[in-house]
Formats: sequence, structure tokens, C-alpha cells
Amino acid sequence: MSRAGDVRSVWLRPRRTSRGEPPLTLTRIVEAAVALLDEEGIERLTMRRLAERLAVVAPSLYWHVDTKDDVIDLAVDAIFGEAPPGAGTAAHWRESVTAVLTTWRAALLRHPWAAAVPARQRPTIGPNFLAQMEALQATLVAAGFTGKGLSAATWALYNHVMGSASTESALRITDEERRLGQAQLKADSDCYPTLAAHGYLYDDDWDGSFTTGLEYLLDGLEAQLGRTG
Amino acid sequence: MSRAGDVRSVWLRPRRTSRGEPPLTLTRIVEAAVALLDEEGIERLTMRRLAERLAVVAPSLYWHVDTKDDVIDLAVDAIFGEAPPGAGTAAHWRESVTAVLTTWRAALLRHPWAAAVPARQRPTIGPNFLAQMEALQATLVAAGFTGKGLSAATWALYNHVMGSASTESALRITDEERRLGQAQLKADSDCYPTLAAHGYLYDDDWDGSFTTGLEYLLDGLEAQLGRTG
DNA sequence: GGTTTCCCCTAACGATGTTAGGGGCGCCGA
DNA sequence: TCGGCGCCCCTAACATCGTTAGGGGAAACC
Repeated sequence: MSRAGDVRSVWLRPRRTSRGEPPLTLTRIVEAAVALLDEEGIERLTMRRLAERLAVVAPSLYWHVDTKDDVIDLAVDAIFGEAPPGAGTAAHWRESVTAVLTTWRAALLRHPWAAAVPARQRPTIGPNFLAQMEALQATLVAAGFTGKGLSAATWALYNHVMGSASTESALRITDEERRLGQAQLKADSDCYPTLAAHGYLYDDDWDGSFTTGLEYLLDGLEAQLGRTG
Repeated sequence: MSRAGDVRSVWLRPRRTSRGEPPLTLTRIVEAAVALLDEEGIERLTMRRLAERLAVVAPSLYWHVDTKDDVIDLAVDAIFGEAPPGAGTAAHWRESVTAVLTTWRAALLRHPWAAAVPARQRPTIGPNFLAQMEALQATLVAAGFTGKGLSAATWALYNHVMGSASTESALRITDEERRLGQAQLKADSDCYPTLAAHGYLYDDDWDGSFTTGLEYLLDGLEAQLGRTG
């Protein structure tokens, strides 16, 4: 997938300048990719299918892009750019963090394929993504976090949004799979008594779990601040 | 990748019974897959390469396995089975949770490819994985969590382990990429002042971030327990 | 007007997941 | 003891994928 011998990701390469507006553009390619991903999922994203949407053949894409991975990286970053992180207008840092993460999460749920991608072995360093990270971390700095505590808080919140969106997307399974899973869990209820009793796989209040989990985490963070700051 | 028309994952199908010990076994296939994944990473896992390791040709694998995804699902579950969740011998539930998650995390870091996989659109329902979930959730039930709070706590902790392992694996990048990323961040330090100042991408104390983040989360959970229980 | 640069095309390569079907070999009933 | 049957691995091949090589036309530049 990744081009051998060139470890630089899309973001670290100079952008091609173009005069006029040719029929094929990086922007148009990325838009088409997002649309294709939304409608058919990541495993249906193919250079040929993407090209077809643009009334073009696959190799033509390679003038604008080096790799299929580049397309995916650009598509992921595009969805982070849908709702630019709002300025921290909230009174309390807690509300600011909640606002940032809620917008963030909404974008991920609108494009379920995006949550799984940053976990793929390559680092995420697109400008729109970095802007979200900047907003999150700036809020935490303003709240009084520093050093290792800041780092831990940032990553904990990051993992909570990304993780819950990705878990939710992955567990949005068909009713039949859910029924089969439930059946097996009940059958093995001697092995998994707690899961069988409390309904692992059957919870569907994802928003509630996200919000409540976030409250837990923010409670812990606030306690930490009260201790040191 | 996934066989069309058959939505059932490996775990929901009857296991083939065999008398004697043929040269090719589900167990041997999974062992070889884990070894291959450990040594060469997930994008080098190929049915042909896997077969080669077993002194066999690719189509032979399909007698024991329906799909490459099956192999991956089995491999992931195998690493969750390396260290079966210990019985809750700790005095406080907090220590039990920490113990479970630390073992869990260690297995994920030993096999960095495994952290990214559960995020791939398919649900994780292997027996060893379920056993870990069972241990985690049972501990929380014993601590006093119920209903939506239990669900939220389970998923929050789950996302913390999986997310931090996957983030750490993804950001273990080459020194050159790190240097290039740092250079760009500094260059755009007007866009990302906080990230540039506090060193996003350069943090390498992953264990510390995991532990501290977990403390935050556990603090929040304990506060919740004190409120209702 | 000639040359260069941009940008899309056709053709093709190597690799991949998977299927179709052949055949050897051991186990079972007669 | 022998014929059949099912297990299990094989060869051959297909469709599809990411990607490269190189051609050619049109627009921009001197």
C-alpha cells in the first residue's frame, strides 16, 4: 500500500500549484472519496471506483496523488474540517472540552469509516485534525494542566472520543448477528455470567455511554486540578 | 474480503471435529499467523505467505478457514488468551481493574497489530476476548456499578486500553517522520501554538500517560460510586 | 511558431483473495 | 480382504486490486 522508500506522508510534501481549474483536482478527488466512503464503506473504496465517479480512469488519479493511502488520509482530514473547532467561548473549561468533543464525535458518527482509520498504523497529522487537537489541548492548558498531566489528559480524552466512535461503528451490526451473538452468550452463560446478565453487545445507548463516560473522566480531571492547581 | 451472503463470523459457526492430528490444524494456522503478524506486520499477512510458513499452498488453508478475516479474528483472539484474566484477588476493585487492564495492555503492546484490528468494522466476539470483558465487567459489578453507569464505565475503560495501545502503536514512527512532523509543527506554530509548545507527537512516555489517564478515570468512577453507592 | 509543461489516456505487471475441481490416502462396513 | 467414502491437500485459474510505463494532445510560454 505505502510506497516503499518514501516515508513522508501527504502532509509533509509540497502541494502542487495549478493555474486554471482542470477537471481533476485534489479537492474534487477528496470530495468524491468522502462520498464514496459514506455511501459504500471503506472496503469498497477502490482507485478504479473512485476514478469512475470522477469520469476518469484510475491511473489519472496518480498525477494528483501518490498513493491510495494518501486519498484516505486526505478524506479523514476532510471530515475533521467539516466543523472547525469553535473558539473557547464557554465559561468553564469543562463545557469547552465537552463542546469540542461533541462536535468531534458528531463528525465521526456521520462518517463511520473515519473512526477506524487513525488506528491504522500511520500517524494522523492532517491540518484539520491538528486543529481539533490544538483546540482540545489549548482548553486543557487554559484549565491549568501542564507537563505529564496535560499529556495524559489529552490522550485520555482523545482515546475516549475516537474509541467510543469506533466501538459504536464496529458494533452497529445486523440484527441477525446480534441475535446469534446473544444466543451464544446465553449458551455460554456459565463462562460469561456477567456479560450475559448485563447484555454486552445489546446496549444501544451509545450516546448515553459516551456522555456518562466523559463525565467520569472529567470528574477525575477536575479532582486532579483541585489537588494541584 | 468478507464472504458475501454469509454474515456469520468464525465464532458463530460449528467447529470442525477431527480425529488424529493432520499436519494442518486451525491451531497451527493461528500460531503461524500470530508469528507472521508479529514479525512482519499486518500488511504483510497474506494467505500465500501464511501458507508458505506452514509448508503448504494458499488454497489448502481454505479447508480450515473460510476467509482471511477469519484468520485475523482468530489471531486477535489468540493474543487475548495469552494471559487469562486473573481471579479478582485484589482487595480493592480499583486494584483489580488496574490489574486486568495492565495485563490486557501488555498483550496488546506485545502484538502491536492487534490493537488496530478490533476497530475494523467487524465486532470482536472471540472467547478469549469475551473472557477479558467478563473479568472487567464482573469487577465493576462487584464494585457496585449497575445499569447505564455500568455500561458507561465498561466502555470507558475498554476504550482507554484499546485506544491508548492503538495510539501508541500508530505513533511509534521513525525518527525521520518525527523530525519532519516536528519541523512542520514549528513552522505552523502560529496555527498550533499549544501543540508546538507542548510537543504533540514527541511524547514518548506512553506508559505514564496510560497510567495517569487511568487514574483520572478511576477517580471519576470512584466519585460516582461514592455518590450513589 | 516551436518548445515546454501539464494532465489525462491506454496498456500492462505483479500480487492478492478466493473458487473449481482433481486425487491420494486412511477409515469403515461387508 | 476389499470397495467405497470422506477427509485433506494439491494444481490451475479467475477477478480484482494498487501501481507503473509511456504516449499524446492541448494550453502556456518565449
